[in-house]
Amino acid sequence: MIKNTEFVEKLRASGLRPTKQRLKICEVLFKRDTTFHFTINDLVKIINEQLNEKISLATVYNTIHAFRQKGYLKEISINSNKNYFDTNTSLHHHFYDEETDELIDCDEKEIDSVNIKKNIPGKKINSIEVLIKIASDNQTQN
Amino acid sequence: MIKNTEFVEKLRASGLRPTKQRLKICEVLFKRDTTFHFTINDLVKIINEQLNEKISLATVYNTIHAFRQKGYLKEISINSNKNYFDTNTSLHHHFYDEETDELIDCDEKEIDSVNIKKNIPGKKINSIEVLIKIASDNQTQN
DNA sequence: GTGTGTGCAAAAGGTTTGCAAGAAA
DNA sequence: TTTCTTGCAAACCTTTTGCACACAC
Repeated sequence: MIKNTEFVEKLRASGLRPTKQRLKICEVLFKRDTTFHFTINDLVKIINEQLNEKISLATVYNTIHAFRQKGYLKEISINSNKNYFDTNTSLHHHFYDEETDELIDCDEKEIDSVNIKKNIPGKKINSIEVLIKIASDNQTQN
Repeated sequence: MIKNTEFVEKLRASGLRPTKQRLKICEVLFKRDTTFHFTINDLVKIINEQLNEKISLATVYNTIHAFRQKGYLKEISINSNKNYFDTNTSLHHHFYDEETDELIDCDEKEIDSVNIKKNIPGKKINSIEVLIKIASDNQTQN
C-alpha cells in the first residue's frame, strides 16, 4: 500500500503541486493492488458517490490529463464513446469485453511479438497496440 | 467502376430502400478504386462542399450506421475524438499517423499472425485489431 | 506576494432523438 | 395506403475554456 507522503513526493518531483484534489485522485487511482481501468465518468462517480467528496469536473479533467502527460496513466481507445485510462503504464495490450465494456490487461509476454512487414517511408513506429475484442462463449448459440 | 444500378441492387438486397440520399452516399463511398477512410464530418463536407448537395446530418448518421450494420463499412477506433469508418471491410489493420491524423491500411498478410497465449475463461475472441501509431522519422531529432 | 490550481458556468464538439412531412413499396 | 426514410431542431454527453477566487510556495 502506498502512503500519501509518497504521492506528495511523486507530484512534487514532476512539478505538480500536491493539492488536496490531486492527492485524493491519487488515492483513488493508485492505492490499489491491481490495475485500474476507468473513464472520467467512472472516476467522478467514485469521488462523488463512494467518497462523498466533490471535485469539480474541470479539475478532474485537468488532473487526469496532467497525470497522463507525466506518464502516470495510459490512454486507451476503444471506440468513439469510451475513452479509458489505465493505471498500468507498462507496455501491454487489452482484451475488451464488448458485452460488459470491461477491459482486461494482456501482458506483452502473453502475445507473440507483433512483427510488421510493411514499412511506411519516412515514418517511424511510435507504438503497436493490440486490442482483442471478446464476448461470452455460449455453446448454445450458433 | 461500380454502376448506380449495382447500388440499388445492393441496398435492396439488404432490405434498405434505395433512396436518393443513400445512393449519393454510396457513390461517394464506393465509387473508388482504393480504400476510403473517413469521419462523418469528412463525408458531410464532401457532400455539401464538393458536390454542392445537401443531405441532413441525421440522414448521414442513419445511413452510415445502417451501412456499418450491413457490413459495408468498418468502424475504427483511434481516440476519443476521432471516429473513423473504412470502406475496406476485410480483415486488416491500420497505421495511424499521429501528426497528420491519416490512416493507412495494413493488410493482414503484412503482419505476422498475432498469437494470443492468454485465454479468458468463458469468452471467445471476436476480433484482433492492431493499431500501429507512426510519426515522421526525423534524423535530426533525438 | 507570485504564480499555479480550482470551481463554476458557459461554450463547443459530436452524436442521438422525436416528430411531422415526404418518398418508396 | 402502409411503411420506411428524411430533415429539422432540440436534447444529450463529453470535453474544453475563460475567468474570478483560493491555495501552495
